[in-house]
Amino acid sequence: MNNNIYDILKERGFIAQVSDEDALRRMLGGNPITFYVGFDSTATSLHAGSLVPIMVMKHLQQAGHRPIAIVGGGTTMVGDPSGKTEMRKMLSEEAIRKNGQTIQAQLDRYLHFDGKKSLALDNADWLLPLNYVEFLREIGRHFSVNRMLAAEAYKMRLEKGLSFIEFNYQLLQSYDYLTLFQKYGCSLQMGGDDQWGNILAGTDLIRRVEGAKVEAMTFPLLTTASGAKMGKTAYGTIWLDSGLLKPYDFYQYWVNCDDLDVGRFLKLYTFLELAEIKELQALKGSDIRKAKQALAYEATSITHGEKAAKEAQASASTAFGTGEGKPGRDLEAMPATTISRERLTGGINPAELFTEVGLSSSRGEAKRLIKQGGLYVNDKQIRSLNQQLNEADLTPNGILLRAGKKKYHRIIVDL
RNA sequence: GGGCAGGUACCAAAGUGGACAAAUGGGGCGGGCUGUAAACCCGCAGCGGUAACGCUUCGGAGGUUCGAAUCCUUCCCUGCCCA
Repeated sequence: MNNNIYDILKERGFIAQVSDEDALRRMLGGNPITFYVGFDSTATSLHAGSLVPIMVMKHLQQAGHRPIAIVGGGTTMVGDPSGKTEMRKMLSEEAIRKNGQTIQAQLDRYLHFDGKKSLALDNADWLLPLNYVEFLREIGRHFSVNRMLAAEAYKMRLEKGLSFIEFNYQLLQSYDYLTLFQKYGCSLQMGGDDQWGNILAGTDLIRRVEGAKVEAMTFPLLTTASGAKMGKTAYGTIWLDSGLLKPYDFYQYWVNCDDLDVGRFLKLYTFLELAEIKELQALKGSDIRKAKQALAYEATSITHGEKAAKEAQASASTAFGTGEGKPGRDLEAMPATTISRERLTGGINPAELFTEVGLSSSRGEAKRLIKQGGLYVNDKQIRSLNQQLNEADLTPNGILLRAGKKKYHRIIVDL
């Protein structure tokens, strides 16, 4: 009974709300359908938070359905107020366009757009040319302000203030769905659970305008067991772009996840069979690491490819493996800075150097870290504030700086 | 357009002439413990300085004062109520 992709998604924890469960299951179990997910163009790159929609899209694609990924070149111009406490900063048209292009390129790695069986579109294409009055007459009249105001998503904003531009977001997103329905026969829209209202508004609009019934589905908004948003950590955002975040660090993100999250994450972020996941989940105590490594490997492989995943795994096991001591972390993956030999000969204040390479944000902070024993040179703790770095600290690999337990930077000395 | 209440650090929120580089909570960071986890314990907290101390911060710009986050003027922004 579990051949239906809908059941699989459900079992893996991808589904928060659906418009009509039976209808959707029937649809997904039948002939190929076209579905879509919208991505905002607010950031320069996608991050781990977008992985859930991506995974769902891949699942459905593998089941034979046709994905459309919409980049929100038009909607981002307006800004979605749903669930937000404040109005978003206005981005320039130029920035939005660029973000959109990058994001499409990133999505392509997962979905392989070919313009036929898999589409990437930008809603700027149909949203920007709209004529205001015409739009109001044809689309606006279908929306009830009363109903919109009553929506949970706007509640917060009704207390803090909601500008008219944002209030229109829902109309635009609904219009997207309508357009895709008309042009591509798209009959399912998905998105984060905060999008529920917007998505339903779209299905309503299609019913009113076209008299057709289409479906809606949302994903749960995930947080880690400790309550943090997916994809944000102390070390920064977990970008999906290897230029912004090394595959090694991406791998580390998953290995470092909370014990309580492993099972859930395996189901969401890997394609491993549920049976296999069950086994991994059964691990206890420090064996849980194995489950985390499997998670990290699979997730990295999906995003950065098998080769990168293997490399990351290898580096990680050298760095943290069973062996004692501190052999080579991945020197290649480590950020590095080159300094001149003369400078080193003259002696360098460590606080200065750590700050310069970004391991601390100011000299004051660096000094504080030294006092607390949090800075290391070649894995030896810096003990005193007046300790200087010089040629004696130079190793064949340069000089290895470390702040805290996991943040490294390598200094290469120019000859 | 009118009335009222506000704008303080990453967020929330105290402070209403000197003891304020600014309470508290969350978050963050370092150390310890550990399994590259969680929980827990200890510590840190603008920038420069080993320190004494100096410099720059409380929406913006001016002003009063020996002294302003705190008082005055003005501008900008936000919320609530009325139109």
